[in-house]
Amino acid sequence: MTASDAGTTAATETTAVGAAAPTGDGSGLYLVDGSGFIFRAFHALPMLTRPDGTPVNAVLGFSNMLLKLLADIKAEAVAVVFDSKRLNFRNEFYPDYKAHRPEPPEELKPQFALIREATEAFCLPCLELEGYEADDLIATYARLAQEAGREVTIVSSDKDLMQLVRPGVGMFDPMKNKTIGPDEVFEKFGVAPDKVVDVQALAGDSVDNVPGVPGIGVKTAAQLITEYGDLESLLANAGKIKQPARRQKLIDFADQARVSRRLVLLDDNAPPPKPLDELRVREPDHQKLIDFLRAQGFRSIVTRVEMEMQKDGRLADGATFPAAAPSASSAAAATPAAADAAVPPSAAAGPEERPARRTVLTVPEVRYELVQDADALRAWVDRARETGVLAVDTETDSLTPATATLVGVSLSTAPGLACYIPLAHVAPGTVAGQLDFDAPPPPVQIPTSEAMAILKDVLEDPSVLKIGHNFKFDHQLFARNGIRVAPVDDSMLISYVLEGGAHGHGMDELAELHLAYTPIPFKEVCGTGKAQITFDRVPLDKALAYAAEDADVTLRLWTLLKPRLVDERLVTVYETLDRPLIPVVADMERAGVHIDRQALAGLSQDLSVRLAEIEKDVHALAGQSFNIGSPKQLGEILFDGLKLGTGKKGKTGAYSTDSSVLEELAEQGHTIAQRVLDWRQLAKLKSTYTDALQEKISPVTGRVHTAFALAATNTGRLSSTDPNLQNIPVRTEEGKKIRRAFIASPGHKLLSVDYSQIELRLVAEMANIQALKDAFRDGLDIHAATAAQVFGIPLEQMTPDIRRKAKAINFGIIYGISGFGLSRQLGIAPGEANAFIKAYLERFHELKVWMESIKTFARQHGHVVTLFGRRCYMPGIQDKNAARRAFAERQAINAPIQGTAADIMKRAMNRMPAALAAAGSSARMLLQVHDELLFEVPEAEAEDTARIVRGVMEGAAQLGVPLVAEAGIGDNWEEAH
DNA sequence: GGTCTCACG
DNA sequence: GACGTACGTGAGACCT
Repeated sequence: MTASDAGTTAATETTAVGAAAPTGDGSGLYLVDGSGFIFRAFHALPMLTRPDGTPVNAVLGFSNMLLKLLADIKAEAVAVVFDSKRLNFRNEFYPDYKAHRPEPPEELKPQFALIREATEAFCLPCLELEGYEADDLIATYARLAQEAGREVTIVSSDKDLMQLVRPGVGMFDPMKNKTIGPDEVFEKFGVAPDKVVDVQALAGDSVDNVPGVPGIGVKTAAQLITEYGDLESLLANAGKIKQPARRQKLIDFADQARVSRRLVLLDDNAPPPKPLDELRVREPDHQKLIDFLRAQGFRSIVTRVEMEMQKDGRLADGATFPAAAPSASSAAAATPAAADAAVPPSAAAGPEERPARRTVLTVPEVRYELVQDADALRAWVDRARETGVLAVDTETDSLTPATATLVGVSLSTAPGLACYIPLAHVAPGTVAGQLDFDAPPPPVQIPTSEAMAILKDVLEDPSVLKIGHNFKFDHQLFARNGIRVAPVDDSMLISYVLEGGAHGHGMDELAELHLAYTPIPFKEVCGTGKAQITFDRVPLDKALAYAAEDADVTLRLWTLLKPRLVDERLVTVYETLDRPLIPVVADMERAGVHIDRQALAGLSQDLSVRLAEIEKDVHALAGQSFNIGSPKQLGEILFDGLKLGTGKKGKTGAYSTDSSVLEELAEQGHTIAQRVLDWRQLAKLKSTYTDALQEKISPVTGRVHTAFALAATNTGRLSSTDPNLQNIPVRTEEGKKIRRAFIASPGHKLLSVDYSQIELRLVAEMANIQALKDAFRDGLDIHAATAAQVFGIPLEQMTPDIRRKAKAINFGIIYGISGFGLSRQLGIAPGEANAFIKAYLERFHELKVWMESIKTFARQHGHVVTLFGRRCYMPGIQDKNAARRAFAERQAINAPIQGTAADIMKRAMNRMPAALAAAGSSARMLLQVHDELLFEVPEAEAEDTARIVRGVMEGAAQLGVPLVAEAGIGDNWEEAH
């Protein structure tokens, strides 16, 4: 099992298993969009030249793709379609069509002819026709083939071809390795394929210079077409559109929309340059193909083709993984072919396939070795010493590293060169936890202890940099085996520092993004759901392919991303904030926290009884039995059945029943609403906390081990999962009982230290608000002080209600204030809230300036920056939709504040272990809750440790406002907090 | 798998 | 002039 994604939000799986499985009946026709492919391959692959200097990266991508396609679809027909050089019929009625297209890059130009040569070398027909684009020919042949009863697959990712998708005509994107069917088209355009041209006619396309209707994008277009059926009906009914601006645009630009539709509509009546019947499979002329490939310097492909020829004389599947047979660890033989070593493996991968076939054909440039004896492992260690870098990945039987069993380790010392060392594999098919004396013996493996002894030297060698993806996971596993890995680099954290907020940072997602490569999905190796197996049951050949690839990809990502830290001035953020956190947080997770199981079980029991009572009451009040936990049923009972007001419906048409709605009803005297609120609170506590937490107690350590995600949030905060220990109840009396179940080990105390008002202090600091800074320096009650200043009331006359209002505004500032939000929070009229904000901004005029400057910066750069230089990307800041843009603007205000607080906390955490050690404290840091740290400390050391921790936290940043940290000590978390 | 609701900072 | 709203998270239950 891998943990590569564990630190981030789950990466979307782009590859559906079994996608694009060819029909294989021999009648299918594959129409390859040659022109489209050239551009995409050119931009996706690194530059590569022939010995004579001719650029060939797109040619290699194209050749790989064809090879893959031919191997996969066997005896079916493939034709490659190209644009003609000249203008086409569209320019006759719209001269500007594609007028803005820049000239192709110089490195691409010579590759056009080479790609036609490549097609011929593969003995595949080239289709092109003057006056027509490739897309028109594809449309034409798709129609002809379909009329002849043949299935058609269009190999392209061009959205302009999506209009052709229909029963019998599919698309396949060879670079993303993804089929495009009606669902994918709908995802892209918001309508079925047959309505795509209508949407495009409205939305236009700046790349092709299709004008469309100004102000209408794909989203709006899809909505309009869905409502009115098609373009003509929409234009005929344009007068009925509610939004005045939109109505006028549709009337003014009706003809432009019609022209746009003609531009995007493909002509499926082109005169076919070759008869359909000629598009059959032809036996490739291997010698011709080899000559061509050799002339380009594609040594590794040539080898593959030759191997296939020796085998059975034609391109076929069934090849075996080259490294699956343990090779002696001769480094020379393992060096990838120089000519195309820079190409990511299978950048031109074809359709999804069985694991056994993801082999020579898709991963041509790699040498993966299975290491089963100590000498072979030592050779890898030696190689790491030579290179000074070593990518490392561990495989385990669970995602909880504090308790998981180490199943194997993979290493990589150079791109394409990796190994897998199985350690705890059993014979495939072995049933877990069952004694079976007839079971086959486990495979040959180095004993874990011996392997660890060999690895320890290099993993702790200060001159060898260890690289991982989400290395915190691996760090824990090695720590449990007595190895403190250092120094380490983490490709996930580097990506997070470079592009946090722009996308996820799981390995698969980054491989797609940066390497145009789809790693073997975990589920392809271990299955999914009930049939899922643990990694120790995976056969070694599959384990090798998967695990070695992870180390390989990690190293490739690191090679690509690490230099950017310097280029983009982000080294300090990475080196001082995120990288040092790896061992610190790994140790926290490994420590875990002690939980009183009996206390939780007692609470669960108690809650069960009370929930049953409340449920009876609610059913009686409703006059019928129903599921209180179903918002849908509850809404219908309250508003349709009991008619307690009209109820407000959300966008899904369901009644809203959230606490604000129920509280309002309760205030009107409806007992049932209050009872439902009570039920909700208790049900939440029971299911999320008292029940779930008990199950998270590890049988191995007797403690609960959360996972802190280091690369998940948009602001630099950590998050906590499985279980989330950053949202343990604290506000209500019932909730506090749960917190009391978090206890110290015998002889120990829990110590909780939290920053006081850190975010508001940072607002004062960053916006340089003199009055606020003074108030903090004077140690005043900050909410009372702001109330006094904003409302002009002397502190002596302060009332709790006025202070409450000031507090709400202070919070609002941090959130990127809006009158609406504040009015809702305080239950006052929006006008009144706006007046408060106005008064606040007048009193603290520096704030307004600061907020404007942040928004301007965000608009210009697409990101904001914390005090310590961390970037937070906000993609929505340029959004055309005003609401989404406003949202992004509030994020832009909040992110530097929240993010700087997170940076400061990270600085404190990073300094903590050394500070504790220097003071002789044996306290262990257990949890971080954004502005709070929780420690477990021997009773006798508690007071001293509290002082040390406060000192580290308060000294974590030197600002114009003081940082204040407050400590509490107790037998349980509630007491300490 | 999406939506709603709610626990925390 | 319309839009949809306080920022950041994760988990469980329901429902399709």
